[in-house]
Amino acid sequence: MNHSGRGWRRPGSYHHGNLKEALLEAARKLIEEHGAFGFSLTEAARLAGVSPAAPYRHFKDRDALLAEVAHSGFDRFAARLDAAWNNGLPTPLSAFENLGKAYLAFAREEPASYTVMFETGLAPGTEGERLPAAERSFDVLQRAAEALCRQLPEDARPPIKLVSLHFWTMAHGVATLFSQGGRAAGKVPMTPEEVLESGLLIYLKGLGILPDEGDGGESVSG
Amino acid sequence: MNHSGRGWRRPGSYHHGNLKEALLEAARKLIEEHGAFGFSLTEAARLAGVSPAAPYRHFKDRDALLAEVAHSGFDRFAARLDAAWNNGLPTPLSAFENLGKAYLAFAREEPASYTVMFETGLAPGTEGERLPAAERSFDVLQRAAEALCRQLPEDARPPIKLVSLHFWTMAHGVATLFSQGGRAAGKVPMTPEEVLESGLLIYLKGLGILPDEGDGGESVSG
DNA sequence: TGATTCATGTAAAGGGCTTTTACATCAAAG
DNA sequence: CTTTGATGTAAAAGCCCTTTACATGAATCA
Repeated sequence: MNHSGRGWRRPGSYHHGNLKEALLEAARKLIEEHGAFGFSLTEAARLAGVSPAAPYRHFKDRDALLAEVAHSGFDRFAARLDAAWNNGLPTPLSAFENLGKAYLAFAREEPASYTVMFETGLAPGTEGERLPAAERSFDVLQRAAEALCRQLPEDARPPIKLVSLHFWTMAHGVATLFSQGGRAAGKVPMTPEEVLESGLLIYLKGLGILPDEGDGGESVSG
Repeated sequence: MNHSGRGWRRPGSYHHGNLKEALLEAARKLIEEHGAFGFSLTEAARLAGVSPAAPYRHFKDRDALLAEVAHSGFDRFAARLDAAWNNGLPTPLSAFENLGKAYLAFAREEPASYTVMFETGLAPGTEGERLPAAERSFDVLQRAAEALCRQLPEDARPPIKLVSLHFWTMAHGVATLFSQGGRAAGKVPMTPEEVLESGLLIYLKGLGILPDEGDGGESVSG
């Protein structure tokens, strides 16, 4: 159990001790630095201090490693969104704001994971099998949409899946447009959080969930 | 001038005649089929019927070819958005709906271009220089936001750049979430166009640009 | 204790990709 | 007709992906 704990190899030992996690960590670091294109299995192995063939004891091939980056990313993503939503407490609206912030925080703190999860087309496994953690992530958005829409009279409620898709759309749009390189950065003197929150408040007003002249309106002008 | 016109080499001729465009076309086709990862310069050359070294007469390196895919993509993207917006005619709202449809139509018809434009981190040239065509694309959204916001009393208008960023955010989010493989497809029985339009109508209602009980409300429920 | 087994890592090799360099071809200009 | 410049080829170096045969060592079992 003499694991090095942060992905580095025990010096003077034939076996690494924690290679799988070390490779995932190296992959995330390399993707952050050189983009999703500039990732090489050999270089990840070099970072972990092993030969180019060693990764094949833990991953079928290069794509399998990236798929695992996506998979484990979705695990943390779902957990984080779920914790932020916190069952809609203390109020659905404040929980919803926390949810949006958590979404963007994950995209900023794990840009490599987020990229591989959403932008590479590798996430759904080698053969279109769904990722349960990805479903769980979407479910959090859906529960939030449901709780918010419950504030509307029953006959005025739009389809929950549609509303949650709108949420996802906005969060994902802000996350990617502001991500590294920031095609949107510099276009507006606001943080991604402010852009997302203002957009969501306007949207909720449009749904009739927020009053026309709430604090939402002021935070929009500010 | 015996160009083959669609990227294929003249048979029995040493020179290709239209290699640069043929390579761009091959790149888009390969990216569509195998994802942005599975693109190889050698295979593009093979598709065009030339040797692996030939592309270097037209592009500095592999990334330069991809950057050109992004660049030419933004050119067509901006032109298409501009034509759809049509100076806000006949009405800002109908022109705006056309704009949204044109955005999604481009993303669907040129998925490879769209991917390289927004998802690879290669678009802004090798060295952070801005793409004028990318600016022009955003400008169309901004002009639309301005025209729509002009319908509000002056002291109730949110910042134009923020609104156009919200537009971009929603359009980009829908475009990518529904793109190939369709992580969002199957979650909701609607087309991307319906998801985007309904989201934008709700948003515009939230801004006060649309009445609370317009045809927008009905199209949301439907 | 000592041999065996199994997971894990290495070395070497084949094949593909990227890129450079020297050379080949051909159309157009002089 | 010759020259020239643009465009394409061949060959080679270097890197990466992946497989195969072999090496190491920790845990198991007699």
